[in-house]
Amino acid sequence: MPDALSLTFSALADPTRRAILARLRDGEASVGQLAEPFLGRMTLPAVTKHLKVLERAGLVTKGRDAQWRPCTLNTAPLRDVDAWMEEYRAHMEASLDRLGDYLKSITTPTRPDPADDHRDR
Amino acid sequence: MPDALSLTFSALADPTRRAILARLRDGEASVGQLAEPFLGRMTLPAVTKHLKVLERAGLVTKGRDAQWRPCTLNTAPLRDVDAWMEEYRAHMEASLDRLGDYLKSITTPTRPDPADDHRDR
DNA sequence: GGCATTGAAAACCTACAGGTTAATTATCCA
DNA sequence: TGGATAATTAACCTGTAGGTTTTCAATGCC
Repeated sequence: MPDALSLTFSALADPTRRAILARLRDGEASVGQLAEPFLGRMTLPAVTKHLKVLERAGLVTKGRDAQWRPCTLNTAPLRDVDAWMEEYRAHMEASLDRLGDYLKSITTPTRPDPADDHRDR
Repeated sequence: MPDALSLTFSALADPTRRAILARLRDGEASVGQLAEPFLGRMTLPAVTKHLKVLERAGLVTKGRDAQWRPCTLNTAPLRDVDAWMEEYRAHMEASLDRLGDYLKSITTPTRPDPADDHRDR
């Protein structure tokens, strides 16, 4: 049994699930409605499984209305993520100056830059 | 090949890896130093693998100093996480009120509700 | 050169994630 | 009562995650 935070991160580590969460920001939706954008890529049971992962992580709550299961977003686990991130905020800002280097390193195809000499000491 | 954000979330979805990141906030450390707290629970190659996951997600950078690989924390991917979280911040705050209501609802016992009889604790 | 140390790589195992198809349950409606 | 609709469950497949043990490579030191 993994801890809650691992469960949350792992639930967020999938673009389909993040898209489902994004959709739920606009209000509750049934499983079918949530599945609709993905039905070209995957089947309904697959979406049901994704929803179960989100549910187990506490990010989604499934209600019932006749044969429909209206799903709602639950942001409580995201607050835990936020709290975890807080511990890294200072470090993030401290290394903001190196963000430029990072972006350059993944966008420009390794242009030999003499100004980079101080790195890699 | 998953997208960068999924890679990051999935790297964070493990307590060992998060502990490694936490350790790296205090400054760079060799693989052996990073592994030391876990060697009762797992072997060195396991930690090496965890480090590779963190490296692939861009959260850790491995340098070289003789036979040591000094690892440093890289928070750039955490900024992406932060940006993603931003989209949910409004919703988080909005649901803070409902959290209060919820807490009240479970602390102040309301009238026994007959509709709850079907629940099996 | 020979050896200890640091770490990575290879080969392997088990469990689980994410997908499928097909069957099942629950509900509404005519 | 019987069908259509919504969603879950079951059974199965494949790939990968996370661990192990064993072997290999690079480096510093006598």
